[in-house]
Amino acid sequence: MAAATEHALEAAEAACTLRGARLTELRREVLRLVLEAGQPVGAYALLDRLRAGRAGAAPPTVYRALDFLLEQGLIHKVERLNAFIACADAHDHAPHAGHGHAHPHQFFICGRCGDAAEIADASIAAAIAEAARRIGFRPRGATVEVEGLCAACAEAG
Amino acid sequence: MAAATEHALEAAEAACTLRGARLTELRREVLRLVLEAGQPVGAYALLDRLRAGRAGAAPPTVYRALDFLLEQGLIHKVERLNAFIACADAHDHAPHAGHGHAHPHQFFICGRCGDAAEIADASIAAAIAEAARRIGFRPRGATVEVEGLCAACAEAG
DNA sequence: CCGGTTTCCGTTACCATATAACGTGCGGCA
DNA sequence: TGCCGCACGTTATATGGTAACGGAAACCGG
Repeated sequence: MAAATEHALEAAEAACTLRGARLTELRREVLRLVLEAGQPVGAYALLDRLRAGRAGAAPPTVYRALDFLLEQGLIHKVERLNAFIACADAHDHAPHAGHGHAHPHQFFICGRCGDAAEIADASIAAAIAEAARRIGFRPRGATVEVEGLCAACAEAG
Repeated sequence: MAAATEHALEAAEAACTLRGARLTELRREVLRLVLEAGQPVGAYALLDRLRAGRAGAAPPTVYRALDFLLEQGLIHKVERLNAFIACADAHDHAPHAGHGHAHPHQFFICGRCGDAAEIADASIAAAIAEAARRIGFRPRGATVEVEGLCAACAEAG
């Protein structure tokens, strides 16, 4: 799947250029690592891998890059896992000030194989928006993470 | 609101007795602290307060109590904050093996005042269940946390 | 009441996640 | 040319969470 990674990197490059954001070499490298993981991956796991090519990398190195990628909507944080994963749909939604872009999305996380499927379900988003409206709450971003068994693992056992 | 805390403690006591679970003095004390906080509160904040009456308390002391309270459905974890809050509706749903009870609930977390309102919205739960069904995912538990401004803070500014 | 078993919790040590604070170099721009 | 702001290195530290072991107390079948 190296081809898919390369493609995503080029799309990210284009999106950043369009917005005047600078996808530096470091940020690009971290994004590549997140893409290559294919699953939610912890900051320190990324750090270990980053160190293969960058001797002096430290926690702030990776966290700053992750913050940038989050702001640009290129990755998401999976709160239940304290881990990060590439956005499945990074193109064409605007970045968002103040951490964590707003494009509605939901994760279905398999407890067996570790995969996290991202979807963008309008009726979930609508139900949340309606509930918020009802209590006078003004939403700025939502975390929706469902844990369970993916289709493949449910069949297997 | 000490009265409300006392009432919740007695309800918790009753629920545990009913299920054959032991709400020991330590667990009761931790539950009291969570209730008194009234907002999501971190494990180490609880630990500090616990130490007022219990000199030797250490992280495992508070985490074990929190695990118990989670299993009994008396509190929830707020993933976005790595914090814990009393369940707004602790009565009458059965406890749940394997950490984190399943009773569907959602949090609306105010970024200004820090309050977290818990609701149990059936249409959000239904939308999630339907999306899961569509992709063949077998859900075991869901985290729904909306960040934004509560009604009071939205008015204030 | 006894002895085995389980549960609870103290204690120590440690790992994992995340951020603060400060310095330096570089590129853009008046 | 001098200033400014951003990106990043570097060190230190805050915050969140567990593993592992042992002793004491509660429970239970006899």
